Amino acid sequence: MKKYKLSKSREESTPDTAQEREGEARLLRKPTMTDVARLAGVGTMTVSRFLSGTATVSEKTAQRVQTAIKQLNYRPNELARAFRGQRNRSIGIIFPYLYDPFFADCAHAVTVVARERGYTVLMTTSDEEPETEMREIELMLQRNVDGILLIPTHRRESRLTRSFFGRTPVVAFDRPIADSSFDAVLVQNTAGARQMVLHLIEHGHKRIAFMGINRNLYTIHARLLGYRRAMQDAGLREEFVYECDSEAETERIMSAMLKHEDRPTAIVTSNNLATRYVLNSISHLDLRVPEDFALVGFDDFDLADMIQPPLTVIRQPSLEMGRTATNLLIDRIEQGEIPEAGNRIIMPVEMIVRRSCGCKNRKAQIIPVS
Amino acid sequence: MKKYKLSKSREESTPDTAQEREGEARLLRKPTMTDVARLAGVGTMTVSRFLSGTATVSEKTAQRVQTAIKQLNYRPNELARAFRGQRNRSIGIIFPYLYDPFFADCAHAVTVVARERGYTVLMTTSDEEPETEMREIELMLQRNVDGILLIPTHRRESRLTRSFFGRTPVVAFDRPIADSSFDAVLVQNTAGARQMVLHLIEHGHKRIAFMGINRNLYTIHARLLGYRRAMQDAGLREEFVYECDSEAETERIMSAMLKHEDRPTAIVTSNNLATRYVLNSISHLDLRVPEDFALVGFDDFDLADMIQPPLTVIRQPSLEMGRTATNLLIDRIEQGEIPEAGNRIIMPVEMIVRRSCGCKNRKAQIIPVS
DNA sequence: CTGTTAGCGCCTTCAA
DNA sequence: TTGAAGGCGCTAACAG
Repeated sequence: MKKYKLSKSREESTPDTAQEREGEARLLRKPTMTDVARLAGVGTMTVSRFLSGTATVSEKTAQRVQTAIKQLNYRPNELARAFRGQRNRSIGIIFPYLYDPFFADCAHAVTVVARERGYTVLMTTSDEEPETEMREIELMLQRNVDGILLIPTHRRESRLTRSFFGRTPVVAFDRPIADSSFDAVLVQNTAGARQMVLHLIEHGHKRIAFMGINRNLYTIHARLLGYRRAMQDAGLREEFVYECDSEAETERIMSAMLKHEDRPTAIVTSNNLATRYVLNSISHLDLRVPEDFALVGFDDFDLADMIQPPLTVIRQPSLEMGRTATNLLIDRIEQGEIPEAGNRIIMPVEMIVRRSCGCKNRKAQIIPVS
Repeated sequence: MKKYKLSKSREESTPDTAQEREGEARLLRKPTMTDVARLAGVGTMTVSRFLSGTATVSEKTAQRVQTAIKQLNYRPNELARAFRGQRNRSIGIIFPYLYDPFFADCAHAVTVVARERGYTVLMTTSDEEPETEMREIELMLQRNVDGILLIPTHRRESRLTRSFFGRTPVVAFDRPIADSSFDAVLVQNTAGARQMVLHLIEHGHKRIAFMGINRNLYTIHARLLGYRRAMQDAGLREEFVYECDSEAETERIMSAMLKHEDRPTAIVTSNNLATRYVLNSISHLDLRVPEDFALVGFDDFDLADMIQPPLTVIRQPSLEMGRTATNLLIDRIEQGEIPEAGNRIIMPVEMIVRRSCGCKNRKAQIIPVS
């Protein structure tokens, strides 16, 4: 019998029969391919080939290997595989936060597609902190993920360059990366925001407020642009543009607005969070929608049709976006070459007209945005 | 100069100066510790020690290593570290789905705590499919995660045993695993549900319906139990227990209920999803709350206070649960021993009394559940 | 304080 | 069809 050197973790005396060895190995540590090979009386390569199917293994040998695997309850060590080869079959994704239903939907879609295509997902959050984001990216690169899906926190983070990522494919999600060599999956932010305003103008509103949050976020900025464009095209003044960074701040802004002589008669919000704040203030200040303010929000959410009045919104195809971005990333990984210039995929949004805008529909109407 | 064997990926001729080597390495492949050591003119162990701080390195040498690292833009290969050592500094977590705000909140908390404690999170979803769940668990074990956080899909999945997981710590989350050797972080499902019913009984309701979903889910089952207990204690009949598996199904159930001679006057829902369905039906059938039906839901959600009337709910501490479970799991990992019997941590819920139950509060009242 | 050796589990390469 | 050797990048253990 061949000599078998014991490492520290295998300090028991070597039993003589395969049976005993099996029992022991099971208790002490995870069985390895070598264990399987020994038990089956073959070389490790035979086991490897059996598992990967890269070469034919004789019926009889296959049988033996199979049995040994079962007996030992052997599972190939993915870590060792990943370590050895280039491909890891894993992708990393960094969300600002997951408690926003939009991102939660995206995250769900990512896990589904990744599973379909045989990839594992390393997921984390940045809390919109550039430093956290950078650290998490570094960590993922150090873990040799095959690709990264990133919702970049700042509009102009100069450290996010191609050379920083080396040969690791990156797809920007929801917000682009300044360096245009990256792929990006975005939505019609500007067109969507423009549509919200146009709709309110059709209702006869002339003084329309834009409730944003942090303007450094690409999406907010792009939506503000849409608002501006619509207002300008209609010859209206854009005098009511606010940043609602908290519930308290929003309530202050709304109270102030109310006292304004020529106060706005309609509000558009820049995203779920802003919508949340505004709805909250509306409730606290006992305002009626759409009588006191007409309201249109960017981002649909689960119960938007259940609040009173049902909220008119711009809907982003969150699941679809997650799917598209993940597929794009994995395509890039598998085709193996980094493109000179990234693709920019702009996904369509649609307006769901309910009643907060002043419409009287009993049922929601869906209007595509162009 | 020492000979240096080139693998396939390093097919260029070896340049002679460190400078040249550096430029080349940067382009062709990730620099390794050996590269750093060579450039700094030291052994790999010195670099390793410098990085980990396990032993003192002379000022001068440290300086040289530091410079080399910078020059090569070297990043330690976490995969190799994980592969070599036992610790991987990663945990796996499997959610049924992420689009439920409850799970999304939990997921967020998990990523935050994991980051704080220096762990990477592999996250995936099972869509409540036991087979998918098993496959994903296997995958995580094969990737040698240090621990697993699991929201088990079925109440009695017999394959989830200690021996299946080997020495990998597992914490069951939101729902326990049948095998009681696992730790579990749960909430007061039964007490919470009981409280919902008690409150409605205080409002004078006698015929109260329970709207569940799939009864194989532990949480739904436990909440049904609470409902039963409260009804029985009050001497009431539990004749209206339903499974609302879809919007359509729920609407059918609700219509039927309406026609019932002694129809229920109040409804409790078993979770976010059921609440969603019921609210939907209420809207479609043009019912008023609480006049036609009083309503209390299990699970708070972001805009529960914004719908009309504001919804009275049982709130689960989702972020807190995610934090607790992650900390518990990492504690287990770091203490290194698998307990004989798992801890069962039951987190408190509270009732947030708004107006759908029939109360007239202007502001929400929070009532602890015991 | 620093370097050498060896090996983690797997698979590529080469040889039989 | 099968096996042996070697190395991926890192660090524990043991020298110097």
